[in-house]
Amino acid sequence: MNKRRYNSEKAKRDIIEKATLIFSQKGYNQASVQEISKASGYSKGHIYYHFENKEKLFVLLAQNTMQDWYTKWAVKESSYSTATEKLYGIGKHVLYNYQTPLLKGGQELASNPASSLESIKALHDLAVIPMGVYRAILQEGVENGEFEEGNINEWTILIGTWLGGLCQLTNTQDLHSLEPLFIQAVTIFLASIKRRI
Amino acid sequence: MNKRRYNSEKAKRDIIEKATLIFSQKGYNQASVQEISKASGYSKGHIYYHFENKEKLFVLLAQNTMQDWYTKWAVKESSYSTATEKLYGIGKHVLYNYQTPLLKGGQELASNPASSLESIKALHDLAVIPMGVYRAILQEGVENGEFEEGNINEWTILIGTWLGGLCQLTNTQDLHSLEPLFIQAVTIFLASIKRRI
DNA sequence: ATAAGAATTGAACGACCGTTCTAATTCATT
DNA sequence: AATGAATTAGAACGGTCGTTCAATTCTTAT
Repeated sequence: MNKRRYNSEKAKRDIIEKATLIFSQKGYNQASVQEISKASGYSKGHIYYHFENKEKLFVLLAQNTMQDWYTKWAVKESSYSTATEKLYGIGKHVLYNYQTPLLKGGQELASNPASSLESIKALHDLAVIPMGVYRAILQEGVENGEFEEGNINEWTILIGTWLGGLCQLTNTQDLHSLEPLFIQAVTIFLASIKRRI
Repeated sequence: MNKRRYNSEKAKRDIIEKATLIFSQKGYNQASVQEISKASGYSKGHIYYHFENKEKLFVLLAQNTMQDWYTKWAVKESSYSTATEKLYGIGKHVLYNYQTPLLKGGQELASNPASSLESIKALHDLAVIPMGVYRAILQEGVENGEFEEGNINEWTILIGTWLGGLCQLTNTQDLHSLEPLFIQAVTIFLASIKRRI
């Protein structure tokens, strides 16, 4: 039924795959449609057959990437039983799955006045997702008595910026060697919010 | 003593001033020579009379900015007597004087294959300067017994990435409101390295 | 007053950008 | 085999970019 020989879905997937790679490596401005075309093996014109423009393409990829990050975490999260374990878990998850460079591209796009407000809003909504995850963990820890009462908003920002800052190192160092640093950061942070017994 | 007959120094200063501003706001790629020309009131051609090209101009500004940051810190540092005070001091100094967006421009330039290796090296040398400052403070604290013995390299990276991550917030929030966060970060970090008595 | 040279302009260049358009090709249906 | 829609390529467009360069104005020394 309805078998297609040339199925443009494969083309679309190829383009998405290569575009994700290139945007990740070069950010938004520095990645050109031409390059994506060349890498994917389809003409520039064909990219515009599948996607309205470069901006929308990028936003879609960013959404896919963050969605992937989030669902992977949701799966992993259920394997941890305490908020403390979850905080270590999210640290590792961020290290190995966060696409820092893609987010960098999002900042480029957002800081360009020519970008559509719609795209900027979409990207902002994405950037906020990890913070929501951190907050939920901290909340849980406070509620079940693992962590002391405190300013959860502030804690969220503090752990979020720390993990975000550490992620910058992924540009220059291999992921595995960074794991002790992420663990150490979580340990230090935990020491200051853990309930004293 | 070869007194300047007539000086284009003012023009050069104007260009430097406006270029610093624009690079800070837009990063490297998104800032155009045209815009710098317009903002400074001098023609595009004249910018090339003073500077070899956009890349060299940017590197010069980054160097000036970091130099300024460093000397300002050197002055401030002498007013603190303990390593603990210095760590709080550097936190505030970073918050109010670190030009995060300019450094962002440096990353853009460095990740562009067309950039000269010379420029990339120069920018790397700059990016390393704050780390040297953090390290010196931690070293001092260990030597005079304020901080316990520990892995200073790791500590340096941890506090560096944390302050760096927090600096990202300067894009969207006003500096003063961020001060408690910086203080809190330093407090948490200190708690884990302070000598237990 | 004039010549020399520094400062400055503005037009022009080639390259690349994102995007559009047209035409060719391929496929499913008749 | 013919038709028509879906898919793909490739050329072309207008715009901006960084850069160059010849021409011009200004400043100073003679």
